[in-house]
Amino acid sequence: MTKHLHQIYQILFEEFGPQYWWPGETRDEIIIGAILTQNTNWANVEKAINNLKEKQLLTLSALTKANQMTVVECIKSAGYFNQKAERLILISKALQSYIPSRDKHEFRSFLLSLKGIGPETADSILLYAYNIPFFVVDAYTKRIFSRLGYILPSQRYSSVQQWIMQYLEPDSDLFNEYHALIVKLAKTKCKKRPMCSSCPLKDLCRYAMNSVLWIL
DNA sequence: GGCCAGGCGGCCC
DNA sequence: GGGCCGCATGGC
Repeated sequence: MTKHLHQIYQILFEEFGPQYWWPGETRDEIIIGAILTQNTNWANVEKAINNLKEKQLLTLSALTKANQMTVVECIKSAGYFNQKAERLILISKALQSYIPSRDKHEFRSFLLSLKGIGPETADSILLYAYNIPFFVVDAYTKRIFSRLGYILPSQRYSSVQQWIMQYLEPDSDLFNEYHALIVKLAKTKCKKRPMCSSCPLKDLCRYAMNSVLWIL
């Protein structure tokens, strides 16, 4: 399986090239973006980030002192703005006063204990803001690996993550690029209604094989 | 005009 | 553990 996962990575990298993730410049911006992008199109998040930047609110320390309504106004475009504004401020305060632990699992547990940070957001922060190798699993990851035939769509986050991580060396650069390439494939080919005929993975995908059988 | 987007928490059983 | 609901904008 290790070989398959590396092969899939190679094919995606050759097809799409480096993705230069995370799309953000500072650690704080990555953390803020990770929360804002929950169930939301990145284009809508970018507008929110620009608004926060204009108001000098694109840092955790600024957010701890920010007025919630001001934050709401900045992040309207990102959706769920009342929830996200409140949680952004609370998370900023919690992270500011947190003394980083040497133990990565302890750090992850801390993130998960915060309201507004679930497994995907926690792992995105760990991987993209801190270069700690946790593999990020999202709806795209599940869709692609279940279509490939390796997992079931019903499998939970931790189960999918354990399945992948047991076969890959814990390399944050690899995890970084791999997840970004998965997102790229999901947006361009492996969409809800997939475009298998032009997919670079079609020759090793069970779903693509089955679609071809129907045509023949 | 409906569907979708890089989820999460709070319920309920 | 599994399922349902509310949260909300903007692009297509």
